[in-house]
Amino acid sequence: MAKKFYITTPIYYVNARPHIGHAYTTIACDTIARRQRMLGFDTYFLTGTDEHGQKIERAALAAGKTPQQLTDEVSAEFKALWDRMGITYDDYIRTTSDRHKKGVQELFRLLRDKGHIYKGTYSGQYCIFDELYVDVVGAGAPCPECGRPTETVKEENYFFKLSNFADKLLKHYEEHPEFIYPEARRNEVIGFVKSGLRDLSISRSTFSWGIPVPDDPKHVIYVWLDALANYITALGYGSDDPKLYENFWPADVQMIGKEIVRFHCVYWPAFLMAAGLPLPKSIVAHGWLLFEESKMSKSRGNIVRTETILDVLGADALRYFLLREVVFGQDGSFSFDALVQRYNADLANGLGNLASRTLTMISRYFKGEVPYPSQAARTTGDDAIREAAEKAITESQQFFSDYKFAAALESIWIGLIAKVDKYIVENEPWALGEKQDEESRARLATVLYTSAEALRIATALAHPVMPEATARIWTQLGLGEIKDFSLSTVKWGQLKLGTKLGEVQPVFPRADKSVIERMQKMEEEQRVASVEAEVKTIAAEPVAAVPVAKPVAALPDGKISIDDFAKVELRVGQVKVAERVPKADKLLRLEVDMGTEVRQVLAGIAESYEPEALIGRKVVIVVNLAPRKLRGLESNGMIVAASPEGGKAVLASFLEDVPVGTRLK
RNA sequence: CGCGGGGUGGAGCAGUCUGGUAGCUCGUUGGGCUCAUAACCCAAAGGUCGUAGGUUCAAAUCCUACCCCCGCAACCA
Repeated sequence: MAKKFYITTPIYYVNARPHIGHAYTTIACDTIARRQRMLGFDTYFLTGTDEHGQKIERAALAAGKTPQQLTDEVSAEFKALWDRMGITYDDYIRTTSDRHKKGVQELFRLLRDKGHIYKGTYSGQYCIFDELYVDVVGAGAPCPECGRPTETVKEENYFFKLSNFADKLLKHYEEHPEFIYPEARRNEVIGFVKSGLRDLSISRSTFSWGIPVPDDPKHVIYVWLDALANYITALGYGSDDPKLYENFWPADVQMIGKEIVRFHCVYWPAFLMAAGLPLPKSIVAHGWLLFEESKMSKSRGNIVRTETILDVLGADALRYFLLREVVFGQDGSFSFDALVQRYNADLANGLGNLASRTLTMISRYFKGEVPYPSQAARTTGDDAIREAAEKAITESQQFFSDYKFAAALESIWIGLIAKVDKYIVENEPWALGEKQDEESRARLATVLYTSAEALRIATALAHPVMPEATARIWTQLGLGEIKDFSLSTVKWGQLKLGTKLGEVQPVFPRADKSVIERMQKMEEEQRVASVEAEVKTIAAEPVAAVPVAKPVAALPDGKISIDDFAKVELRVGQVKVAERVPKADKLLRLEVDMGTEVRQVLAGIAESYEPEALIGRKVVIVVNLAPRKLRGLESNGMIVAASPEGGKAVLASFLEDVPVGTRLK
């Protein structure tokens, strides 16, 4: 029976459209999956989408759709992207599918029957964005995770006895150091568990977009319990046909981003332990992809779409770049400049050029048939290439196994490809080609065979990372379908005498500077085009979280009506008192005379203005903003200021004198 | 004492766990070659490994203190 291998991506939450961060995770998994297949493992690769929860329910409402419509659309976008990129997933699970719902309910029943679930009452603050109960006090208090205002809820819930599992989890981490990778994340998790675990609320009754709790349908199952279960429900856990589950569970690798480590390394194994099911063998967390040094986020508008890169340079270029450039596990940075530079240096000038020069010479000097190396004409230089190839095989395989993609690729490129380039220059096959004597012909045959064989090995080793381009080189080498090639038996000397080359064509055409500009322009256009979609997403968040300065926008082109504007009451006020708020870097407490009253307003401008400089100054205040507590003090209104990105805030003011209380319109 | 990441030639980074000639890519300068996608090869310049102490025969690496930068949160209504 073939050795089996099961790998999963996280299932992507459909509140965001797919971007390069999702692609990064998926590419890493696809590379691992392809490599395992090439090594002869019976491999199963799962991805999918996570579609339940209040956030989705609200986003759908705001967009005038049913939740199912919204999730159908976004899930299809993810799937289409993976298909376009040639991701070799074996299954695509959606948490709104019947097979998943059944499995989750089955798991819930099992946990309940085994006594790990009890009913309790929760009252306190809830963060919709994070779908989490949070430990803060007061209506609208900001969420400790994300800073968005929380909502006060009181509900009867089902609780999971997570507190019973702390010791078992710690024991598991201890006995299975490979359970969490990399080590920094493992330490983090151990620290978290050691600090104590509280029981986890695993149902909600305040909204309905979720999987009903068995026998108590007014509750829906907590999204994380729902989502995590996908890894087994996709295999048929809890269904009539659990064959895949029996074959593939436990997973060998569950790849995640570092932001969801806690869910996968604490809650998930605890659920499984409680259910008496085996735990995954390893949870592998990668870092974040930053865009030109700053975190990608919707509000910064710097999310990079994958499609642009696919259109211009192709999926393989992106795959290579991400795996070569980013140290796996750490945060990495993406930029179009770096992408193109890598592409040119390593792919066009490196692998592509090596293929081109080697194959061209074989075509020219040996009529397109691989010549056989002559033992008599062999030199230590030839042997050195063979040794380099053998070393590249062992090294890169080891690095790939350890998730050290960058090091693995480096060992192929620097350890082998660069050496072959050097070898070719040293041996001057073009000069040998001029001569017709037997010795020169034998030497030429040896040099070209050695180069072609090294190229073949580099190509095979790189195949999991760049499936498409390497397949083309393979064909040009006259070797047929690369996917039939077994990586576990790769070794020097498998290239056969007389192999007839395919047509030689550039695999990685050089990219010039205009390529960067083209990609940037495409992104810019996309940003403009997506304003509408973004507006909907913003509107879906709790209203209080939307700064009034940013219009809540309703009209399709992103503009608001005069009526919308009239809702905002702006008036001139005069600062009477200004002082720093203790222990706050940014916050000033102001008392502002509005003419009819004096209000307390808090403003985040302490880094821009000294309090003394503000006294007596006339400012613009948003009068009818809902009050909000900041740092324990109530803020009644908002001060209007220009806030350049990264710069200091500048208060709105008037050149002429204006009476206090005057309305702006 | 909020949490985390980082400070290594001009740029970007590896190396730090497991001390022992400071490495890679890009860039710069000079040279070579012409098979190849203006590519490839060679050589050179360029680093007190954030600072100060300590441990050691030996420190980028271990220990202590400090400085600086970047996220995130507290506080941007």
